[in-house]
Amino acid sequence: MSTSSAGTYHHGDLRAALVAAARRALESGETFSLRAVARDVGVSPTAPYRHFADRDALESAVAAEGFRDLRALLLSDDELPATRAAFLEFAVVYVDFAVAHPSLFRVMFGRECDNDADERVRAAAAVHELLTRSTASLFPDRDAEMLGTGLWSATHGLAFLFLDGKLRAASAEDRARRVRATIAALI
Amino acid sequence: MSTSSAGTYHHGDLRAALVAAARRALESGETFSLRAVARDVGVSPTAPYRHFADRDALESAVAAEGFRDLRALLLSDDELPATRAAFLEFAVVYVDFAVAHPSLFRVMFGRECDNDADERVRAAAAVHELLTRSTASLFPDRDAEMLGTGLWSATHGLAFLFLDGKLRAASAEDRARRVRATIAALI
DNA sequence: CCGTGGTGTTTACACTGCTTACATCATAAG
DNA sequence: CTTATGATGTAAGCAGTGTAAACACCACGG
Repeated sequence: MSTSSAGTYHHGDLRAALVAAARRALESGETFSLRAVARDVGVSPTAPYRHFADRDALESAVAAEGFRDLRALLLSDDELPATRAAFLEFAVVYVDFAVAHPSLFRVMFGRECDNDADERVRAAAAVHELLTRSTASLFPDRDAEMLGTGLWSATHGLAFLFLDGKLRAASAEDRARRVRATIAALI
Repeated sequence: MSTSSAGTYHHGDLRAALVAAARRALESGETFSLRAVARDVGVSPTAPYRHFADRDALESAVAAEGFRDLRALLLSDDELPATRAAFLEFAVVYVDFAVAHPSLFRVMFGRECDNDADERVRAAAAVHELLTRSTASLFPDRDAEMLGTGLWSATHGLAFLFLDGKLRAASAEDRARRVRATIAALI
């Protein structure tokens, strides 16, 4: 095989394959089952337990990947947003991610966070830190911290409200416009 | 029996009992199972299907009850918030509800919304309408709509961030203070 | 008094997460 | 080259779940 990871014994890189399959299932369907994922990868139903203690552990791994992807997306343009306009785009990217990957986003944020899932916690903290740092550098006023968490909360809330259909938009561009306007109204 | 509802045939009011049991399970545990709920009420495992097409249908009923409770809480003090300070308390109540009933809140907002669950959709819309109306009456400026959705989003996002442990508070009063400060920073 | 239809039961099936015991096989020591 | 070893995947099975039929009950209207 030509898997990038150091080829392990039997499968190549089962762990990564399982995460990928779980994520694929999540993105296209609704729920994902350990057995279906194993079947999808072509492996016995209990093989995943060599790599994940739990079904939740696999889910946490998927969530962690989601956090890393989101962070990469937020950082894709350039460095931290230096202007308020750039911060608006930040929010747009955040909401777009949620709408583009609804089930993944729900797994990332909509579940109880098990504090022992280290990988996940660290990946989530990385996103958290990114947002906090960018708002802090943008608004170095007295109540910068509160404004920062407020804008982050607003962005996060916007994502959920669009996901749940409480807010609606005709198109992606329309949605982006509304996100910008909403965040701008708060600044 | 002395159930308030018009006593139906065998059980009194199974539907309400099921919703109550499901909610009880949700509030104290994590997941709830149809069978466990049925067992809890003292009825056969398939009896719920006379009242709910699906497991999701029961969950939607629980969510709807949650929305009604949240709305009642928001309206408990008096009418709509007439001042900005009152609106801050609105946000505090919202976040408190989320933290006090984490699993219920997640069921209300953290799941895909099936648009055919009429009861749930209507109950959610009632809360939505309450928030929109209150912000609209408080901030009748040009971009009132955007400010309204922004504050609602921020409140909603705050609730989730506290739920997920991304934001932490030492006590309920500390949390309330931070919620007030955060929302105030946006106005 | 008896049918009828709403209500709950029985039985059964396919599926899930998970445990325990077992088979395989790449690697490293002899 | 052989062989012990430990990581990796398998086989078999248990308890619990959601769901679908077919069936039993029983308050109510005729």
